[in-house]
Amino acid sequence: MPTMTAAQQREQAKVAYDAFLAGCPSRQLLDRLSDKWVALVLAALAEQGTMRYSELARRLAGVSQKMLTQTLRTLERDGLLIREVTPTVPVTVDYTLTPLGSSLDGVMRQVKAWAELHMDDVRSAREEYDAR
Amino acid sequence: MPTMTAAQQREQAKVAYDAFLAGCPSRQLLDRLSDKWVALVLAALAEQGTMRYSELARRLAGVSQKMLTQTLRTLERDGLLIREVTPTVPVTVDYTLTPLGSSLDGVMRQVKAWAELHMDDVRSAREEYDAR
DNA sequence: GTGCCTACTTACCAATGGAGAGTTACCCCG
DNA sequence: CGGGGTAACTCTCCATTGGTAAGTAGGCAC
Repeated sequence: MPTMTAAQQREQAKVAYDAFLAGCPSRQLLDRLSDKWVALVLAALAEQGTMRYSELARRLAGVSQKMLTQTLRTLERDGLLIREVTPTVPVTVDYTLTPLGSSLDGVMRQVKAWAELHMDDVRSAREEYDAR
Repeated sequence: MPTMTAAQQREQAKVAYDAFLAGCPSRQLLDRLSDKWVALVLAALAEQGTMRYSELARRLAGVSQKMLTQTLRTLERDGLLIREVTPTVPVTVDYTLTPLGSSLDGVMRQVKAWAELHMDDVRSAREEYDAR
């Protein structure tokens, strides 16, 4: 059986992986940042201060209501923003970054800065690669 | 039709979104980083220098072969790493970060540092939220 | 009442990612 | 000369994720 060794490797890998995950906070954060809307919500709120649900929906054009609600909930759960319901005529909901949230935004802004600096390099690398 | 206004908003949003996307490099990079394995490949290569395919597979335990190959290819295409085939007995393939790749890793390392600093806060926020 | 507004929730469906087996290409051992 | 072993994929199927669109609550304006 030619794939047996590979399967064994895979299994060993999984044990090591689980052990690694348990103690590795950066891995958990990466999973959170893998959600592409997170960074955009952080950026929007850092820019505007407090925003309403509908404002966010307009700003993050292209996001579905479902995903917006979902990411806002997980960010609230993680203590990165506060959700405040005001029982006005039609109920309005305001979202604001916590200090923790804005500190994460500070880091993400550096990633954004890198992108703006180097995206041309990436683009030309792509063209060269595609040309081959 | 109650959703008509929402649908219209959605459509307007999409136009604005496309226009925004065209000129916004940070958005393109975010899409790249959304692929959670990218950061891990960068970290592994930054740590070890050059690595072979099988070494990477072992280091990034939990990654499927399919995704590893896929992310390596896109990173190569974007000029972040170099792929070098050596025609040894069974062919071996070495991957090395380019200067561009290691500069991105530098940024990502700050994200990792943030995670290590603040993950406890996030964890306690989660517990508090779940307790309600 | 009828309709409309905000902020969701739900149902369905297409696309993405993972698991695992199969493939290629080569050499060495018997 | 044929079987076996190995590295790096590649393919196929299935589960999870995300998007789309429609529905809900509940108060107010008409």
